[in-house]
Amino acid sequence: MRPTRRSDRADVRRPEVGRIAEIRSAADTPTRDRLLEAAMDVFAAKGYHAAAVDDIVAASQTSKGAFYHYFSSKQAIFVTLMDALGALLEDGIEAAIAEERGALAKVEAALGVVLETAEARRDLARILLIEAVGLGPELEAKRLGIHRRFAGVIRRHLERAVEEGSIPPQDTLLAAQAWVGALNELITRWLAEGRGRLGARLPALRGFLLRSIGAAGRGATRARRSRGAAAPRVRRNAGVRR
Amino acid sequence: MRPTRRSDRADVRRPEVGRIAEIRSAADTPTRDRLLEAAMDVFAAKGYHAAAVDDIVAASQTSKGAFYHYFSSKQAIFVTLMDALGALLEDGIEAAIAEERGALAKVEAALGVVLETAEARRDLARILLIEAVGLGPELEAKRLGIHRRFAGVIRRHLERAVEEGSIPPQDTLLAAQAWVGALNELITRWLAEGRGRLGARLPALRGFLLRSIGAAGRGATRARRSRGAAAPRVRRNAGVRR
Amino acid sequence: MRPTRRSDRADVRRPEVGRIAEIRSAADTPTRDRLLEAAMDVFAAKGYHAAAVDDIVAASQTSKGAFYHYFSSKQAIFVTLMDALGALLEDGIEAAIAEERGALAKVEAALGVVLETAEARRDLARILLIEAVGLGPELEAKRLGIHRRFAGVIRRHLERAVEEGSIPPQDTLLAAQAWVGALNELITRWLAEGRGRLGARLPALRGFLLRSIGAAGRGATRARRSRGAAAPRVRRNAGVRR
Amino acid sequence: MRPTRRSDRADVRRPEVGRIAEIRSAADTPTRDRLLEAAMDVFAAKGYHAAAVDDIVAASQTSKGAFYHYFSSKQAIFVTLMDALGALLEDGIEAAIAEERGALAKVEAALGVVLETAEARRDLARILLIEAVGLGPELEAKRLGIHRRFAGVIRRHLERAVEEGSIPPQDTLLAAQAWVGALNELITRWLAEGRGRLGARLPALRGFLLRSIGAAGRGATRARRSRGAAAPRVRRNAGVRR
DNA sequence: AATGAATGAGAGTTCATTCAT
DNA sequence: GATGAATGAACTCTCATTCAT
Repeated sequence: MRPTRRSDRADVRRPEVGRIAEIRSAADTPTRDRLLEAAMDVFAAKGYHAAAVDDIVAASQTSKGAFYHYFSSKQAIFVTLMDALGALLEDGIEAAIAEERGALAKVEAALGVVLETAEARRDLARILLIEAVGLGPELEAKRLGIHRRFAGVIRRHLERAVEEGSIPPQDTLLAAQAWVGALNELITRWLAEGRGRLGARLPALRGFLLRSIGAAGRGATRARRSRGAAAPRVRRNAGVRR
Repeated sequence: MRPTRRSDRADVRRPEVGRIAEIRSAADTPTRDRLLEAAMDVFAAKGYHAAAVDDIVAASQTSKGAFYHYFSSKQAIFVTLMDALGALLEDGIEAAIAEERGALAKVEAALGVVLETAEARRDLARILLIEAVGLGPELEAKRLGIHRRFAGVIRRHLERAVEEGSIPPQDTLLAAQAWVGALNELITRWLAEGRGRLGARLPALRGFLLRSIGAAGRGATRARRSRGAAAPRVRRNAGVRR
Repeated sequence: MRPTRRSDRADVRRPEVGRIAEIRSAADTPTRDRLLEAAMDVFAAKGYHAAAVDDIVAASQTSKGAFYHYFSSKQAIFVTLMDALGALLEDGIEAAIAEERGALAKVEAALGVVLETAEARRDLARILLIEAVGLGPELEAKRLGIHRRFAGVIRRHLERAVEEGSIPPQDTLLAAQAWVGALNELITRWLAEGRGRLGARLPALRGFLLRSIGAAGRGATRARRSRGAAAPRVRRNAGVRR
Repeated sequence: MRPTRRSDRADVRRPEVGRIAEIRSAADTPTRDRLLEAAMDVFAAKGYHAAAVDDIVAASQTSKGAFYHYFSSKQAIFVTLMDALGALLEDGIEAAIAEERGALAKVEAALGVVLETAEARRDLARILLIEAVGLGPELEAKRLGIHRRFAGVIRRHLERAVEEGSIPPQDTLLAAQAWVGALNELITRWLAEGRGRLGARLPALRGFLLRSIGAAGRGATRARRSRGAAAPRVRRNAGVRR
């Protein structure tokens, strides 16, 4: 009944925020990009409900009309943002994983990327881990989908590790979910407490998690990871245009 | 900011919802209790923001006036509810822990109670794990406090386990937080997926968590726990009046 | 899901605007009455769409909250108003009819009351005949219902007139509808042209309509009607204001 | 008020919609024609206010820019449409009248054309009789102008009928207005009720109206009219599409 | 002639909260 | 203690209109 809007393409151009956006011509759809950036800032700063569409419009220097031209609703821009941020994280993980050989090393690398990304992009972490929670069935489903995808990556490599004989046979689904939960909790607390380096907890966490899957002491990737820490995969507060 | 009312005892711990309430004369402050029950139902069903004070008033068969007589704001009743539900959970944990001797056994017992409680009281789980997230600094602090208290209990007994020599020395703070996160994730997914028995995952989870602290294979409390499962500590959907 | 509102009782207290309201304690629901009065003024002055809820609120010296406390929507207050005005008109007609004996005289009396009422209450006429048109299926149905009821009264008495032998057998349904349409057209034009006395056209109209049903020259009620004109049944701009 | 554009020829009478459009090269101003057609459909389907310019643009497969190139505003296209549809009706009436000799026969022919046209073109009827009502002074004036023109035609021939001696002297202005109103009411109800043949009521209506002007039983044109019914002057749903 | 991105005033509605009774 | 009418700020969303291309 209402004319279709050309936005809300949940699939399309997934990472409008993040790396790929850095590469693509930044002038592609500048208004839409500005809105997404502003939305990220505002949602991270005030939370979903306290963020008014007017706030986003003001922060983006565009207009209400532009907002609703590109996004059919406040929820729609939030979903788009979740997708973009989730994709940004996943891309980082995939890249880190690709650099490693062994299944365990891959899984450790993923772990490191998550902490690095959270530390470099508090806004991303806050939006995905805190502000996206409890927003109703639709957004909850989206959020769980992201968790599920991330846990899926971990699980896949845990399965390989079992095949490789690096770790004993086990319930890798549960292990992957538990890892995700552990990361979630650590990052959430770090966000709330607002001090200290999140990366500082990586070694202890790595030990804990490797132990949990029966791989204690076998972590052969330590050297590599510390390199990673020195040259983080996601620049601080980078990745969204600029 | 707003004139304080005698009803906003944020500290409470008065578990007006839960066990003790079952014991105390149910007619004590029936209006207040009705409001809290209704609030629990409504918040669990619709979430914090979608739940209108009018909804709670309607569900409680009381009045707006009564609501604001007992609670200074919507947020206040939510905090009271969080406190009550957190206390209910903690009470269950303390009781379970008291029944066990060894530090490790205590920690396992706590674990079991959490899953049992979540299963028996979806509303409680939903409110504490989902609906209480992302409601702003004040409520976030409250939520983290509950997490912290729970993690504190676990940590305390992990420390004892180290002293006892049951597990090697380690970063017990991180372990406790990671445990909390793992539980959170498992329960949250179970809530969303809505099917299956949560308790069914307990054995695998126990193995996973014990391994994570270097206690693999030492779990001597298996027999006990199964008893616990047969006589759950929290009755399904019990504890909040009705 | 939403608590029922005690207003929007389409049936109840039908003529809150008009005669009965004059009789009932005026302090009954003063806010609601003020809103209805204001709505009548504003709708008559600006039309349905151009009338903002804010206008009604401002004119009524109440508040948006009060508005939505008593009426679930802008459309709802308009419907209530249509009902009230329709009832006011009907009451006038019934009263006039009751005073006459012969079927034809009754029908003529009804005719007179309509013109009198329109002249005394331009706002009523404007709302029922102009502003209520083209507002969508729901309101259109309501509007037609009022027309139908009015035509029904006329038809009933035309049937009696046929039985009495005052007029020849004929399609009284069509005649009644045509009369309603003729009145509608005359009043609508008078509203638009804004000058002249509507009542001045009554004699010609009466002749025309009586002729149309084959009753030419038999109008025995002329004397009476002129009395009616001298003591109008509806006071100018009375009945809702007070 | 707003800079005049060359497309707002409010006078028009250019029946871009309707017969003449069928004759003129259909490719003359195809965009404008498409817009008018779409506007007719959309206004008839949703009503003036619910019809968004975007709807018209979408239905016409053109663009917002094209819309405002040809019409200065939403109201302007509606006025153009009213003019076109009014002209279409008038043309039909004039043609029918031209075929008759006697004044009364002419007037009866006009009557028949109106019912035929309404039946063949519900959209036209809906727009002129329902959706055009209550749209503010400007459009109200336009609407009354159309009514007045139509009533004028009837009146003129009633006057002739008086001169001819076919009917007694009378207030032909009032009679003409009443006729218009009666037709309006009948068609409006038929539109709302959506069933039955409008033409079926023509005989009764003709009798009623002839009686009303004192011409009962004199209708000499019955034979002719039935011809007309067999070969309707306006093809069903024709005249605007193509 | 034609496009559609952009504008922004303004709409209806919600709802936490107050307060006279 | 309890009621519910009343308040009004704030919200999301719509849509006629403009204008650079």
